[in-house]
Amino acid sequence: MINITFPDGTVKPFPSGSTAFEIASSISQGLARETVVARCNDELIDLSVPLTTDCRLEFLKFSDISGKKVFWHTTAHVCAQAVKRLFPQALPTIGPPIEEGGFYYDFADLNITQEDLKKIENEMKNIVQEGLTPQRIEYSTVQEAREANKDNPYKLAIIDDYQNETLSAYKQGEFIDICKGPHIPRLSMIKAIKLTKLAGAYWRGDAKNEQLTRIYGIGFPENKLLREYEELVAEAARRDHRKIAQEMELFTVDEDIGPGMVLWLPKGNIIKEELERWAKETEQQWGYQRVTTPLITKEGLFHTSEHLPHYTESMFPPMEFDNEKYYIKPMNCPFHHKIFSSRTRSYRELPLRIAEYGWCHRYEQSGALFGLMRVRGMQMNDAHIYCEKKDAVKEFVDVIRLHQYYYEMLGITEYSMELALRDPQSDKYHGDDSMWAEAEELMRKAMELSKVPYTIDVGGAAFYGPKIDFQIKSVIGRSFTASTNQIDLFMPEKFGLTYAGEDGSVQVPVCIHRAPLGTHERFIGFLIEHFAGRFPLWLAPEQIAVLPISKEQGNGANELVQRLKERGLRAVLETGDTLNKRVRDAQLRRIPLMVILGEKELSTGTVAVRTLDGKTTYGVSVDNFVQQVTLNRNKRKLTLPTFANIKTAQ
RNA sequence: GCCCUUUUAGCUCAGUCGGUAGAGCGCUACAUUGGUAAUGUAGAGGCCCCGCGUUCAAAUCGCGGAAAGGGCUCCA
Repeated sequence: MINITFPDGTVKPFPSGSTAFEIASSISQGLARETVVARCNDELIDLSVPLTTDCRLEFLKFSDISGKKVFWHTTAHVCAQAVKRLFPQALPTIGPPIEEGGFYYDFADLNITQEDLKKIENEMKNIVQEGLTPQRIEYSTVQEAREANKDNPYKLAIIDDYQNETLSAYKQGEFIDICKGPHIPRLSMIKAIKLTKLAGAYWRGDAKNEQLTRIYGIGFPENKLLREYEELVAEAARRDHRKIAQEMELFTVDEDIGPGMVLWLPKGNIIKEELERWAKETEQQWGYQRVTTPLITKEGLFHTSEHLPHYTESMFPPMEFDNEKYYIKPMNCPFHHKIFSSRTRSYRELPLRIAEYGWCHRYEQSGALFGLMRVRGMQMNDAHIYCEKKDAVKEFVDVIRLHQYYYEMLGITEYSMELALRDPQSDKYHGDDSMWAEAEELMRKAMELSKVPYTIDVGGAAFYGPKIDFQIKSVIGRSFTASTNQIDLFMPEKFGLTYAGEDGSVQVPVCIHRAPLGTHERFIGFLIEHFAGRFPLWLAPEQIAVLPISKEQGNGANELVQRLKERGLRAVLETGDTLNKRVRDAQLRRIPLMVILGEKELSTGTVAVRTLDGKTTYGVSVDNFVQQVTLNRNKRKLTLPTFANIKTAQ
């Protein structure tokens, strides 16, 4: 007998050699039916594995994250099986589950179109109805595994990677795939299947390798779950910043101007300017000084910074005149360094914080461009802080605090930091080991002090030093790198930046790069999705729509609009159509406040205020309305003012 | 850049077998002054993404290009 400990702490004896499935069945038939995989101590195992020693045993359903992954991994095997049936020449490579949900499977020698995807999906549906059960096969020697996969060079490469481990495969019907498992006990558990995308992907993720055909899909144990998933996808599409921006007329791009070049329309420009004004006011209070620098520069500057050659492929090619090459700047840093070195500096004026909403242009790969999120021309909330090394950690913590202030004001609650380090194998970095180690040490210290959770990304560093990215997550779960920050020990040295220390000695400052609001383009793209286009009052391109019910209230409405405009509020008078139509129109334009003026309101000096959620407060006094709205705008509140109803107030 | 997909009116999209175009919204005009998500009637609006080819004839078929969209770390 063996003793099995269950998650609730109970311990029960079972005959040695019992499988997890038998144990689950003995507890409850329902449990056995729903369990997709078991966890024995800390290891995931197939339900069919006989247990011969005491262990902690947990039954995982699809609702568990690990359960989902196993479920989707098995669905990937079904996908490969269907592909092999329909396209026998195709070579399966790898097919893992993915974090965002579902799985992919990469195939070599498979050229298919969107229509074939439907056929494959149908074949998968046939397969799961055949009553197949994945069976584990263990190879006793590498040779045996190689022999079984002798026609598939990709599988052979995988075997070579794992030759020191036990090699196993899973067989379901005629299909065998080398795989460490585990898998779900019965394919019939997969009740709903959807193949979602067809894409290209490089073998082993390396663009130097050949391109494989990747099929993305997802599966569920219930149809209901598939419908919920589809609804989630549809909601994300409705929130897509490109769609909302189109509806709200925020920005456009024009083929004649070029890909990745944004034309900000008047309404989008309002958001841009409001953000910029806010950043200017805030950063002025936090001790920053603003500068303006040119868009182009002689190539020598970028040789000094080593952007040439390290960053060449992200830069637009140079233009030549006066026997000089000039480049469009991809970053503002070298210009700010030149401002630092424009005269001698003393420790007394440090930290020197130089800020600019700088225009940068980067030659992003055409396939990487994505709405406002990845563009070729961008305006960056940039600044460089020059300080003494002893102050670097404190200054960097302040930069993190500034991020937190911005995020809190905008209601961004889900964010984290990612420490990007260099890949020690790669030679694309500037090479001074002690500098890298010191910069990393300083940044880690600041991160620990800030207590913001962080992850580590090896290989993500800038060529001149490690960096910290802020990842922010929108309500629909899409996350983006919003800002990049660094403690830079390299550039000040390269640019010969110095200051006179307290003892009169010549010192090299530390440079902190920071951009809490990232670029206007990406940040506003994010905000559109974050707010679903329903911006807080201060950011809304149109703030108040004034809707007189009939001509009779035309003058009164116009007076109100003028009064609001005098306070710098963006009020628009809407006349002409039926009231229903104008309400609908304002709703679609996502104007946060609608003011309805009828005979009743005019005669009592009140307005009826409708918000985008469809709620109306009647009898709000005009004075109160104007005052509340102005205050809300001035304080850049996240939520709209609430108004007292005169009738209930009296 | 590479793989897959798409491109028809300002927007969303029809367009069958190859016979040079349609709808709704929007826009303009007129009528309508309406109490909280679409008033009615009429009108204007097209290099069917661009180029080359096949054909008596191309939005439609073929080739090339452009732009947009979905993908492209690891995870047998």
